[in-house]
Formats: sequence, C-alpha cells, structure tokens
Amino acid sequence: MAAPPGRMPVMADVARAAGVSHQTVSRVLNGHPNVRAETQARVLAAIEDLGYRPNSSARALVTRRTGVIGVVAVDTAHYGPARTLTGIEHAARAAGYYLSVVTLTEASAEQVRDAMDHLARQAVEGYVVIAPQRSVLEGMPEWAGGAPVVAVEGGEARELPVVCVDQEGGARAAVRHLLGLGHRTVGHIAGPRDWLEAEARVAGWRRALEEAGAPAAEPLYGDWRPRSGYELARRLVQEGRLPGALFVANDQMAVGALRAFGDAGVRVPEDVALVGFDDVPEAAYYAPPLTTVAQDFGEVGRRGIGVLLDLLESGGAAAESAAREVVPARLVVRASCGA
Amino acid sequence: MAAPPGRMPVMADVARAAGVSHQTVSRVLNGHPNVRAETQARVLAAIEDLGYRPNSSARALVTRRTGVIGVVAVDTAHYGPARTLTGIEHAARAAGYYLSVVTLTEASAEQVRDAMDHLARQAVEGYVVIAPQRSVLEGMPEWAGGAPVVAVEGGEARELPVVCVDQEGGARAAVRHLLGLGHRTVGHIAGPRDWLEAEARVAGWRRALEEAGAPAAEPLYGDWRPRSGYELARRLVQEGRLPGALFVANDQMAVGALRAFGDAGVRVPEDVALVGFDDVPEAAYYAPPLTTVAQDFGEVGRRGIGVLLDLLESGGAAAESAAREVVPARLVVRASCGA
DNA sequence: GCAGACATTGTTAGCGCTAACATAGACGGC
DNA sequence: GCCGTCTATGTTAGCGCTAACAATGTCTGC
Repeated sequence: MAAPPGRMPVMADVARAAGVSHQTVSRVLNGHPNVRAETQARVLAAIEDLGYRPNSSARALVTRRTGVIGVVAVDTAHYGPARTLTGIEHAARAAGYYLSVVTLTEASAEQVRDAMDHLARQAVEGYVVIAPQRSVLEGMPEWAGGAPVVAVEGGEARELPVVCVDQEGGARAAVRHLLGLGHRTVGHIAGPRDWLEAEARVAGWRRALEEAGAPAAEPLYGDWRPRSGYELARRLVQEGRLPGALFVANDQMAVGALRAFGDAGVRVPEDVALVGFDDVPEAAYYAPPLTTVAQDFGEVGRRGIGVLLDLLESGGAAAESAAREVVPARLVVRASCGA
Repeated sequence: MAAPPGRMPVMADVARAAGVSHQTVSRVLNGHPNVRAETQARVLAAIEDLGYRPNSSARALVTRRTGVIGVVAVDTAHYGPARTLTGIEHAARAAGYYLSVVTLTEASAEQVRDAMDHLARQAVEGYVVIAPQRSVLEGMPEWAGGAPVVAVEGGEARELPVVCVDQEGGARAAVRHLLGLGHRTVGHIAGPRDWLEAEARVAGWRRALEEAGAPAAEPLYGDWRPRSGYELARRLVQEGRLPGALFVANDQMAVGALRAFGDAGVRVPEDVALVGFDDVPEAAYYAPPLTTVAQDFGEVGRRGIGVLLDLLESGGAAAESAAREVVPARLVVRASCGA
C-alpha cells in the first residue's frame, strides 16, 4: 500500500495512478464488460497499491441502494430468537447485504414502530422482524416507506410474508407421542398468551387431544421462565390435578417443573411423563434427559432472508402471494417421557 | 402526509413548501441556532406534511460520518455473548448510532479480518469486537482504516481498549467460598484453552488455592458444552479422583456434571460441592439449585460503547491510555455448594 | 441617526460516485 | 474503400446534502 497523501484515496486518485478516467475505474469495480483485460489489471493494481476503498455513501446516493437490511429483534434471553438472528446474519451477508440490528426492550407496538423508524432513517432496503409476539406483529406496517417487510417466527400472521417453525405440528407430535404411550390425557403448561408460538403450541396440543378423543383440561399459562414452570407444576401437584403426562411449552419452564416434581417426590417419567419444547443444548443432560421438540432456527433465518430478497428483486410483486414458509419441527425423544 | 409526486420528497421540496431555502431546512434539521421560531415551525410543518426523510447517504457523503458502529460477534449458543450484543445495541442506539452486525461461524483470525473488512466497506466509524477467544483477539487490527476498535470480553488483551468481566475475581470468589466451607481443595473443570475467559477462570481458581496454601490438581478442559461437563465429571468419579469440591467454568458444563453425579450416585452437595459460572436463568432450578457466578453483560455492552464513543470523540487521543474497564462478577450462593 | 455587532436567510460549491451520452478506433462485408 | 457495427474509453451531469461565505435586515450605544 502506498502512503496516502493525508486523506483516503478516492476514485480519481486510482484513475490517475492507472492512467485512465475515473469512469473506467468504476467500470472495473462494478464488473462491467467492455474493459480491456490489460486496463483492468492496471486499475486493480492501482486500487491495491493505494489501498483504495469505494465510498459506500457516494455509491448509495446515486444508486439509491444502501445494501442494508434492517432487523428488529426482541431483547431476550430466550434461546430461539438469538439463534434466529445469527441465521439471518449469515444469509444476509452471503447475499452481499449488510445487517443493521435494533433490539426491543419490550414487545410493544410502539417500540416496534420506533425501531423501524430508526432503521428507515438509515434507508434500509427491507426489514426482517423477529415477531414472536402478537403485539410486535401488530405494530408492524407492511411496507415501510416502500421497503418490504418479512416476519419471522410470526405464527399465523396477517397478510404479511412470514417464515416460522411449525409450532403446532411440533406440539401435536409431542402430545401424540405421549398419548401413544398409553396416557389417557396430557396436561399443558403454556407460554404467555401474547406469544404466537405459545398460542400455536396450545393449538397443537388441543388438536392432538381432540383427534384422540382425549379430554383436555385448561392449560396453565406461564411466562417462559423456569420460575413459572416451577410454580405451575407445584400447583398441579398440590391441588392433586397432576395428569399422567405433561407437555410444557418450553424447556426452561420444563426445568422448573422437573425441580418442582423432584421437591414433591413426584417421579419423572414414572409418575408424570414430561415433554418440553426448544431442545436447548442442556436438554439431554437434565435428570432425566428431557424429551423435547427441536427447531431449526438457522433455517428460519435463511428462509426469512430468502423471502425478503425475492421481494426485493421482484419489486414487491411477490408480496401478492404473501409467502408463508413453514419450517418443520422435530420431536426428540429422551427419557423424561418414559420412552 | 401529502401524496408524494411519484418520488420521495427531498430537501428542496420541503424548502419550496415552506417558502425558504433548502439550507434553512438543513439548519432546522440539524438544530442550528439562528432560525426564527416561526420559520422553524413552518419548516417542521412542511416536513411533516410531505413525509420527508433526510437521505442518510447524502448526509454521510458530505459529513464523512456514517453514524454506524460495526460489531463483530461470535456465532454461539452461549448465553453471555448473546446478552452482550443486546447491551451494546441499546447503548449504541441511545447514543444515536446505528449498529451493523457480523457474526463469525468460527473464531479464526481470518474470519475476524473478513468480518472487519465487510464492516469497513460500509464505512463504520468504529468497531466493537466481542472477542472471548485468543484467536479473535489476534486477528484484530488496532485501528481499522482509521476507525477505533474496542474489544469486549477480551480478557487481558494487547494494547487495545478492553472491557471485560472480572473473570478471575469471580472464579477466585467462588473457590474461596468453597474453601471457606472447609474443603481441603477444589477441583476445576475448565473451558477450552483458546478462550480468554476460561483462562482467567483457571487463573482465579489457581490463585485462590495458592493463597490458601491448598494443593491444586491439574484442571480438566471441556468445551463449554453440557456433554463435556458430563464426561469429565464421570471420569473424575470413575478414576476415584473426585475432590470434595468442584468449580466448573460454566453452568452448561455444570449441568452435565450434575447429571454425571446423579447417574453415579454421587450426592451434591454432600459428596461433592459444586459451583458453576454465568448464572443462566435456569441455574436456580437445577437439582440442587446451582451456586454460580453472575456477570452483568448489559453493563459490559454499555461500557464497551462508552469507551468507543470516547475514542470517537477524542479522535483516538484516548487510545494512548488503552482503557481497560473491568466489570465485577458476583457470587450467587445456592444449594449446590452446601451453603 | 449612524457605525458596528448580531441575527437570519440565501447562494454557491463541492462530497465521491454512477448513468447516460459522446467519442474514437477496429473490424468486416460488399 | 466506405459505411455500419461493435468495443473501449472519456466527458458531463447530477444524486441530496452540508459548509462556507454572502447578503440582507435589526438592534444597540452614543
């Protein structure tokens, strides 16, 4: 690299060094045809030599494309959303886009609007919103200033392109598995009512019971955290309402439940068969190892970006169809369900 | 909002609507003094009316400031880095910056360089690198194209501004607590050798033992994952080398260890007192509840951005001092250590 | 009532890049 | 050998914004 003359080199400097016009440099940079191989080599050498870097702002100004995708994520210690974000990032970068991220402290429609506003100021070309909650989904415009929006993890959303995991199918598989083991019915500790995933898991649980003609008690609603799983499970035991099988809406609450059962002398799986959801890395090492439902978050992120890029390329024509991609969930059987 | 005439309104449109020059619009937008209140109101009304949004590329082109901070994160299911990222995001947004994120699939120096290159192309003003591993730290230039770099979670780094948790202090507190309970020595299951945090925890463990004049067996090295905790703990039991107290370098491996002990009929805390590290949300609900060391990741993120912004404002003058901020860790005593 | 300071607004000139058009030479067919 | 076509390159004109300077008024003190 040549020592810069006090400021960053610009295209004109490269042009001068290579003995061509700045336009030819631009052509080389953008892979235009009709540049002599020898000229191209000279330009590339000059670029290398000067340590030239194209100015993205100048390019964006004239092309009207920033190459940035905005992501709205929820600030959460939850396993899923965090993994989804990295899936999105990899897919976006592979496609040559930059990623601008905003996280929400609270899932209110207002915060979603603020977040998208922040991203709009940066002139992002499109949005991916990780929207596991109804309130997030509702705060979301469909086209934010002409830029397309894709919801991820946003259950059965509005007329909006959505990519999500088949929560209902996963829940159904879990409950059917428990019923198949001979349980008369299966109880349910659900996630918070506002969460679409929680709702879909309730629906899957209910559907599996209905299909089997099994009775369904009202589910108990927790908040995803271990504490609520602990308390709700303890309540079931104390009130003598503990079913022979229990489907808990996520692994964290399932851990809480395990603990409550341990404290109360209720054996898992002998006295109660337990199934969780998420397949966190620890799940296989709980006592007993937790049967659970695994989700492919990386795939969700990839498809989310895929749908967005399609929309971007088609100029929104594809939005008519309101793509709805469903990634399958997978039951992982371990000891906690008794087989 | 008035219907746009087919294209996004620009500053000149606002100026026309408000009956002023575009420069006056610019002044209003940038909060310059010397604009009559009445004029300002007219301009703001026109902006609102037209739904005008300043073009960030054009502004960046002339000011040479993009307002973007680049973050290099590691792609990981680990609890800490994910939380740190959201801490960084909140602090950056509060300061009026945008955040561009790149995640690494693998912590190699090459990937770090690629990531920073990607961000440089976007003309970020500064970098925050979440660098829990030595290889990440080493792949990191100090000033990337004139932009300052701050390492976060990067243990005892090079002459680079660093913000990290007092891993050594946390480990030391944990081990001292165990020794204080009457144990002759404390064993250690460590994290991977390449990880600075793992190294610091080993150092803290060793130091506490030395200070107490207690013997130190060689630590066993895991990979942070539950499985390795399980296998190493099992090995200790099988080989009859299990100490009365064990410090495990993170909660995930501690869960694996708990499971191994359960399988082998080793009681916690009666036969072995156990302490983990991280304080994941589940820790209080393991059987027995896990004594562990909590880290304030949000604070780490905030301080990381704080240091970077200082550097940005001072034009790097502050880099001389190579800031090194240490966030304290906190021992959380639960049942697994026996008191 | 007038100089000088100050407040308010307008005008001009780029920032670094790409798109569109202009130009000049090379080539091939008849 | 001349014209049309194609290839390789240069020239010009902005993209939308801010900084610098210029040009007005407005007010103060004496």
